[in-house]
Amino acid sequence: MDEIQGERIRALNSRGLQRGEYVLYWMQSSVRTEYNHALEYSVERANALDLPLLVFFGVTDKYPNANLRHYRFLLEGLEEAKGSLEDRGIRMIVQHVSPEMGAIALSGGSAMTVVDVGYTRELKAWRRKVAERIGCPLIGVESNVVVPVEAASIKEEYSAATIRPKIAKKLPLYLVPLRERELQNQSVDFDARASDFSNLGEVLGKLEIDRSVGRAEMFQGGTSSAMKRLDEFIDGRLDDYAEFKNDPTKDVVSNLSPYLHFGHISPLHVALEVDGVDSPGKESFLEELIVRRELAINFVNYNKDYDSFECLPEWCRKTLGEHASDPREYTYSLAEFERAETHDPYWNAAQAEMVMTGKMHGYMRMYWGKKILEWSRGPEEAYRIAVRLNDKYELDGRDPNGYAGVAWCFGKHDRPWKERPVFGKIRYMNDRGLRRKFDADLYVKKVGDL
DNA sequence: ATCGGCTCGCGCAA
DNA sequence: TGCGCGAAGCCGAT
Repeated sequence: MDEIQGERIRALNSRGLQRGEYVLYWMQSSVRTEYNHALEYSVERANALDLPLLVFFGVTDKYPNANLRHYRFLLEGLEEAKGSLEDRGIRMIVQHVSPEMGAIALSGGSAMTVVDVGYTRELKAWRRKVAERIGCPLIGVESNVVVPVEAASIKEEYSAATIRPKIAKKLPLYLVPLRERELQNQSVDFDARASDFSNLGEVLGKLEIDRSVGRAEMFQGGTSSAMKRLDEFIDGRLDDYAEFKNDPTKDVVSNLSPYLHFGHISPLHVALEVDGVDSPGKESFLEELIVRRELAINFVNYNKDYDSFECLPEWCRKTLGEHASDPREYTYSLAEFERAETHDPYWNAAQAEMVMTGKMHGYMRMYWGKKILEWSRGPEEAYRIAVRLNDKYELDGRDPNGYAGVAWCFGKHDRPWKERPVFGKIRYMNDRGLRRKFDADLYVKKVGDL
């Protein structure tokens, strides 16, 4: 049985195979050697053509909203991926170049080019450009979802309830292990002007990036860190996950989202590991990892306005519009929010947690977004502020999960509730809810101790 | 502490 | 066409 399901693979142009020196794998979204369908597919094709494989990653310093925090994490993962590819006899080059331009240049020597698939507009635009410009086939492979996006649904889904049965139906087909293929021809003879990755600090120093957001000390990028976290999560915290996942004073969440965002770990690999144990938290975690995460990806894939107010369903925009001029008890600017200068110690703690650690607890993300809606001058401005702060400070920012998370705070994937000022029919949350569910003051103290 | 109402639209049953 | 039901809730009534 071929474990790389056909629905994961798509030709992105209609060029024929070329007489090339190698097969090129343009790595972009799946920076790992384990459980990487694009890599294994590339190895299969290289073996079938009796060609060596060349893996390429382009590091651009122009990626929107990315800063030192994100680049450091990215590069830590890249360094590890490069090493583990070499252990498999696969040559990887990393260049300081705009990824699509680097892929176009290297495709000049390739028989065919393979790329792993991401869903945000920057990644789609790069793929489109490469597909048009190169003379050989460009093949996209989906490895960062359990169920390929269009296999799950061919349209934007309305809610978790509508996508859940569709994913459940397809799951047996895709929740299966991926075998590692051995590359036959390891004689790649390519004199690349590749960046030297022996010194990560030096590479970071060369990039012209925003350095105002510092390293997230708690998170070290790379597959081995991700796997270590996964093991610790399954052994120590999964049992309590269902009961305490919404309690930010407890340490029960997996903290894998930065690794999933940068492709340092495969969601399929995580799902299989968790599925293989007997734990009361299993079902709840798989719901988050697969149904919620892939609902978010469905949203970004099918809704071109995924990072702005315009993405919201009609009833949300209408009700928020009707309350746009309601008096606000408090209003803050982007800068005030950013500096955590609101009157609310819980909100400030959540913001501080994100700025300091690079990852806000999932439950607080809801409260955080709801309050930005409540305390901004209007819903469109609130939307921009929430997306901006999320993208800038979260290690898992600039990701479908983040965009869907912000959208949910404004009513997306949710239902209407009793109408009230400012929110209209959008679900409301307040600080009493936090105190009802957990020791909110302990959370403030915990963040203060960081 | 617990319960019902709030309110829209999807999708299935009929 | 009717009807059940839905990511994380709130609020007032009992």
